[in-house]
Order: sequence, then C-alpha cells, then structure tokens
Amino acid sequence: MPELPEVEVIARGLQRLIGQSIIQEVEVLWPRSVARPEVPAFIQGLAGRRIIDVRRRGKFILFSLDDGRSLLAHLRMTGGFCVFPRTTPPHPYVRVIFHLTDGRDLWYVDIRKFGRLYLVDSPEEVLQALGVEPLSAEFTAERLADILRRRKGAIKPLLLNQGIIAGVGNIYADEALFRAGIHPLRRAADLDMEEVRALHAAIREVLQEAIDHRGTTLRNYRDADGETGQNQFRLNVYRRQGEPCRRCGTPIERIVVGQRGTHFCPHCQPAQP
DNA sequence: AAGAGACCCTGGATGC
DNA sequence: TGCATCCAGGGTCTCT
Repeated sequence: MPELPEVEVIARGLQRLIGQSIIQEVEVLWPRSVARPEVPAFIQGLAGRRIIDVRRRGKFILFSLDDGRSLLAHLRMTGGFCVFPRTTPPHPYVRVIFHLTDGRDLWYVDIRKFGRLYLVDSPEEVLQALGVEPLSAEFTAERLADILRRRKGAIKPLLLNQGIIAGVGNIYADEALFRAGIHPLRRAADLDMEEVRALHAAIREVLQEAIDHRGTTLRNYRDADGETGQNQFRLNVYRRQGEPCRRCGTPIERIVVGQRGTHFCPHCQPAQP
C-alpha cells in the first residue's frame, strides 16, 4: 500500500524519468480511474502538455504542467506508475496510458482500481483538505501537541486522518507508535509532552528511514523503475502478530482499531502510561 | 467530535 | 482438486 514513503520514492523516480516529457496522447482503459474532469476533457486537456515537475504532497503525486494546470494521482491500495518503451505489450492491470513524444509510455497501473487521477486548474482544489506534512519544518513537537490536546479519541485513528497529518497510513502509524512506546488505544489528549516528543520523532524517523530504504513492498508495491522496496525487512510490528518483539521478545498482538488492523507490542506499548 | 458501517475492487487465504 | 466465501485496506460518504 503506497503511503508517504512509497509515494515519495515513486515521485522522485518519475521526476528523473519523465520530469520534462511531453504527453502526446492519453488512453483511458478504465474510466473510473479518472476522478475529474470527464474522460474526454481529461484526454483533451493533457494532449500536447509538457510535464515540468513531479513531486509529492501527502499521498498524492503532483505533475505540474506547462499550461499551469496539474495532474494529480492518488494511488490508494495498489496504484502505481511505470515507464516503458512504446513497443512493450499491454499489461492486464494498466488503467491509463500516457503516450510520450519521445517514444516511451507512462502507464498508470492499478490492480484493485481504487486509485484516482485528477486534472485540475490548481492542485489546491484537491489538496486543501490535507493536514501538515510530517517531514516539513512546520511539523514540530509543539504543533503535534496542539493537535493532540483537543482530541478525545484514540491516537491511532488520528494518525490515519489525512486532514490532520498528511501521508501516514496503517503501516507507519503502527511502526511510529511502537517506536514511541505508545499503545494505539491511548487517548490523544492524555499523552504527556515527553510522549508527544517521542511520537513526533518516531513519525519522522519511520517515514524518513522508509524513504531511505525505497519503501515497503508487502505485495504489489513497485517504484517507478519497477523495483521493490527494502523497508519490509525492517518492520517491527506491522503484520508480525504472534512473532516475538524485536526489543523484548513478547509476542506482537493484533487488534482492530477504527476498522483497521493494528499491531503492537503489549510490553513495549502499555495500555496505561 | 467520533465511531460504525457501506462502498469501491481484486488476489490470496481459508473452508468445505 | 475445485469451488465458494471471506478478508484487507485508503479514503469518502452517510448515519448516529
């Protein structure tokens, strides 16, 4: 599942591979992959446009275009991009093909078809609802403390709320809580400043380390070069239920929080502080 | 504010 | 072996 680190790795790869390419023609093979505008306007709006920049915001990939508009992609569960010579035979999960003028194709691939593409005048039309970037300078421990103070719910669902912190998904929420030694059901407002500082550092560390290891590949994730990540070998709790905690040996537990599988060490992350 | 449930999808796991 | 069923999971939406 692409979360912030995986989307960052893909965006960097796309910037390198197609950062200045011109889109000649677009083929939409699965219309629902295009969120907006309508498919004909999407195709027409992209024809002839030069990509001038590819970057990430939250879990979105932003392609800036030479006419000032933007192509945005949210990969959801199984979306991805890859670049091939035009002679490459079709792939069963390709949903949108961007034919480039240099003879290559950019494929939007998505097994489960949850991902969405947006062609918009301004990226803010889509991104305005997002919260703070966890790897930015604005995300300080004090800012996190401000956020948590007003929240009566459990800490784990809060970390998954994109309107509060943008880019953290299920894997890195569990990993950050483990690293900070905080139980996923602790009330956000109950964390003391020492715990907030630990959580703030843990969020940034698990995300940055995952980027450094080119993302986590559990099933389908590949970067823009088609390579798997290496971060899956470094996970401490995610999908490790029943296995010994790497820190203390206690079996990792799995519970459901906010309808999401949640993994933690009952010894390193006590329910009571 | 927050939690539950439905929905969108498919591959893989599980059950019989 | 083969078929049916269940489940995960990000985000959005509705309802309470």
